[in-house]
Amino acid sequence: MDSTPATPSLRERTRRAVHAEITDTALRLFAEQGFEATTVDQIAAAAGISRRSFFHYFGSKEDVVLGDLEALGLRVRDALEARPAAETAWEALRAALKTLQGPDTDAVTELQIAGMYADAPSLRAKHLEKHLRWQELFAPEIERRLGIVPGATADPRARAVIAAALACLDIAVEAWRESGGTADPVDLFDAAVAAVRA
Amino acid sequence: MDSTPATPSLRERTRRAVHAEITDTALRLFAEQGFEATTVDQIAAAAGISRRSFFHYFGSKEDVVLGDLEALGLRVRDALEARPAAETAWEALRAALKTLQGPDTDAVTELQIAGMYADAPSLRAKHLEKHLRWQELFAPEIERRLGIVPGATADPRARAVIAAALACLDIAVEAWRESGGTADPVDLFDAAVAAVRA
DNA sequence: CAGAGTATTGCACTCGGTGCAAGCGTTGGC
DNA sequence: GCCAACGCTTGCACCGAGTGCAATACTCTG
Repeated sequence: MDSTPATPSLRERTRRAVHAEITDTALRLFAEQGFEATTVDQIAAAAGISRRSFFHYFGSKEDVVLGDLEALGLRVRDALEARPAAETAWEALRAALKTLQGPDTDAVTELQIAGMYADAPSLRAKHLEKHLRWQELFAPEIERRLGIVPGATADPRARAVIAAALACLDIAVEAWRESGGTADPVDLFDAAVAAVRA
Repeated sequence: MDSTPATPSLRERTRRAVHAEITDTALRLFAEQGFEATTVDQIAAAAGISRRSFFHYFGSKEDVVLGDLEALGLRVRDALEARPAAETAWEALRAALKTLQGPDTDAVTELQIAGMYADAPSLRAKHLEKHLRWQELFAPEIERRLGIVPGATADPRARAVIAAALACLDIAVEAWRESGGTADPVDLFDAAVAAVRA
């Protein structure tokens, strides 16, 4: 995460610290009382900041859980573009999405977060919204791999492949959660994709 | 729509009338000012009811646009179950989803509604939420067609196929909207599916 | 050290949505 | 035809998320 080499200035450091403090506090409260039952005021109070400041760090309550999906999307896109040109769209997507399962992901926390999705519609909603953004983000690269000329009329094909892959991802994660974290997410993903393409 | 044979009682008739009045008024305002810029108070005032009554007819502002997706989902599920047992999951889904394009759908209104999705995240979000409900709704029938024993562990396959099909549907509709309503939605859907399964 | 820039905060406000209770009309039983 | 039960409408008060604004306090740059 910290690709900043030298001193990132006091401001930046405190900013990161506060950001982390809010995240930790909020996730703890969410785990204790549930996402919806926890108010922003509670989080702010528990984190020792004002309600207004909370909204300076996060655009919404959901964003605390979702993290920076925008940045994550960019990383996946980069991974996608770095895949060999010979790979098919599906192969490249599979490999790129696997980078999400990095070493920085803590299984217990992930399981907790996945659990929140189950009973917080607004959370799922924002998550799905972000996936729509990813669709646009990945589309150029997928169009390349599908051999589609980019300038043409609105072509549903690239978006469809990406949407299907992301749906498989979400479903794999959900099934992983239902298994209590025992099943292998990659296996589940592959099973989902195989069923779709059978 | 009106499968009610006899007089559906005065209450029921007025209720339907008010419901329709709200819907018409709201859609007009949405078309004029945009979805987000229109407040519930405006709709209620324009429809001649109180703000509180609005929320007796619709659970949320979004519901006015989304209509009764729950009922629609049930219809699609019935269509799905009515398909020949010999059809594959994809064939059955394609046929069942085609029933959505019934004679009661007005192209101009549909185009307007599709347009609202473009600049109203909350609308898209609720729409996607409903599709998650559809996933569960269709899952048993799709599991049957995939030859999956229902009692087993959480199997991602059926959900994946359904999610992929719904994604293709949404993308086809979106592409249809971008074409200004000229392209054929079914062709777009088929193209999307073909790309996913290629 | 002075000034430019940024972070924090409180305040007031908007908007969506809900619970409650009172009032009124409809409906059905007698 | 009357009365009671029910349902619908409405106003009111309330909550929680999110935003704009302006004052204050802090950090950084020259």
